[in-house]
Amino acid sequence: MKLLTDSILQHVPLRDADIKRIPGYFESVRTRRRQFLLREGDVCRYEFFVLKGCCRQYEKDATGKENVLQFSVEGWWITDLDSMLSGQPSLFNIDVLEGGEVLRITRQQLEQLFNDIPAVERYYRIISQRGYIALQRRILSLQKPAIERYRGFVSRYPFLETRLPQHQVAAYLGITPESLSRLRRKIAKEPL
Amino acid sequence: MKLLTDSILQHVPLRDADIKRIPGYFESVRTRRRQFLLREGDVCRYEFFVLKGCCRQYEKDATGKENVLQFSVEGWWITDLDSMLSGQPSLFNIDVLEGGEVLRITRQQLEQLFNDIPAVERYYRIISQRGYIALQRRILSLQKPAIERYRGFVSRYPFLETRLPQHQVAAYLGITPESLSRLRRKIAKEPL
DNA sequence: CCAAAACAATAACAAATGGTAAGAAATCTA
DNA sequence: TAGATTTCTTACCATTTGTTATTGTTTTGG
Repeated sequence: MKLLTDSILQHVPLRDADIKRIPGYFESVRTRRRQFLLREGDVCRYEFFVLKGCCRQYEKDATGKENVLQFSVEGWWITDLDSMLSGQPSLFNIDVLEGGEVLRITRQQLEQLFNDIPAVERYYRIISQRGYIALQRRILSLQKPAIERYRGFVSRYPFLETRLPQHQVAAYLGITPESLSRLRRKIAKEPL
Repeated sequence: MKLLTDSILQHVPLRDADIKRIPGYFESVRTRRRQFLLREGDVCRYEFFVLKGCCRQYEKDATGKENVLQFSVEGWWITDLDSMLSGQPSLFNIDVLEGGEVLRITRQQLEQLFNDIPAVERYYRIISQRGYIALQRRILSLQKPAIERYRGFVSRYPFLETRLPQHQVAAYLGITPESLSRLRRKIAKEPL
C-alpha cells in the first residue's frame, strides 16, 4: 500500500494525515494467474493499481488474435477508461499474467477522493498526461519496422522484456511470436 | 471564433458573459500552406485550435521518413503536449497542409483561463480524455494489417480521406504511398 | 494562363512478415 | 519427481510491404 502513496508523493506533496486516509478509499484484491479483472462485454467499474504481479489489457480481434494495449506491473495503473467514462460495455479484457495483489477503486470513490484531497486530483492529472504522451510515443513506434519497435521496447522497458513471455511481447508489438523469435536471433547474431 | 465557443458549449454550459470573454485569451493567426507552427528542436509554446484549414503533427525519423501523429482540421486542437509541459525541445514539426486560420494560446494564458472560467477547465479535461481514448484506438489499429488500418481510417474519418493527399494518409497509417495505392486498387476491384 | 512542382498509378523486384508444422526446452502443478 | 502445459525455436513457403523507376495527371503559385 505504501507503493500507492509513494507514487502519489513522487508528483505532489501530501500531509501525513492525508497519506493515512488514502488507503480507505481502495479495496485490496489478491490476484492469481489467468484471473480476469475485466471481461469484454462487461462495463468497467474500477481503476486498478498494481501492488504486486503483472496484468495486461488486450482486445481479441475478429480473427481471434490478441492485441495487447498495455501491461501493468508494480506501481502502474490499469483500466478501460472508455468503458469507465461512457458506461458502455468494454471491448477489452484485463487479465492477470502473474498473480499478486491489486488495489481497486470505483469512479465514485475516486471522485470522492479528489474532492477530499485535491492534491490527489492533481496527481491523477499529471499521470494522465504522462500516459497520453506515452501513447503518442507508442503510435510513432508502431509506424516503424518491427525490429525497431522491438529494440525500442527493450530499451524503454528492460524489466518487462525479461519478465514477460515473448509471445506477450509480440502481441504488444503487433507481430507474431515467430517473427519476434526471428528478430531476436538476428539481433543475437549481430557483431557488437 | 464561434467555432471555439461552440466546441466548448458542446461539452459544458457557459454563461453569455463568459462566452464573450473567451476570445480575449487567444491570438488569431492566418496560416498558409507549408508554414510551420512548430519546428523540431524548438520548445512548443502554444496550443492551437484550427478555425480554418488543415495542419499535421509529424516526426522525421532517422531515415528521413515522415511519420504523422495527427491531422487537425476545423474545430480540432493540436500541440506537442510533451514539449509544452516539459519545456524540452520538441521532436515534432507541426505544419500547415491547407492554409486558413488558427487560434493560439500559451500555457500561462490557458491556465489563467481555467482559473477565470472553471467550466473551460472541465471542457479541457473532457477533450483530453477523449483524445486519450482515440490514441488507444489508434494503437490497436496499428497492430492490424495495413488494409484494415486503411478501412478503419476511411470509415472513421471520411472527410479526411477525401481532403488529404494520399501520401499524407499513408504517412499516418505507417505505410508507403505505393502500398496505399495498391490497397486502394485492391479494394476498388472487390465485388460489392 | 503557364511552368514548375506535387501527386498518383503501376510494374518488377527485394525484403519483411505471416502461416503452418514440428520438435526442443522450460515451467507449472499435482 | 513426472506428466502436462506452456514457451521458444526453426524451417519452409505464402503473403504483404518496401524500393526503385517510369509515366501521366493534377495542383500550385507567379
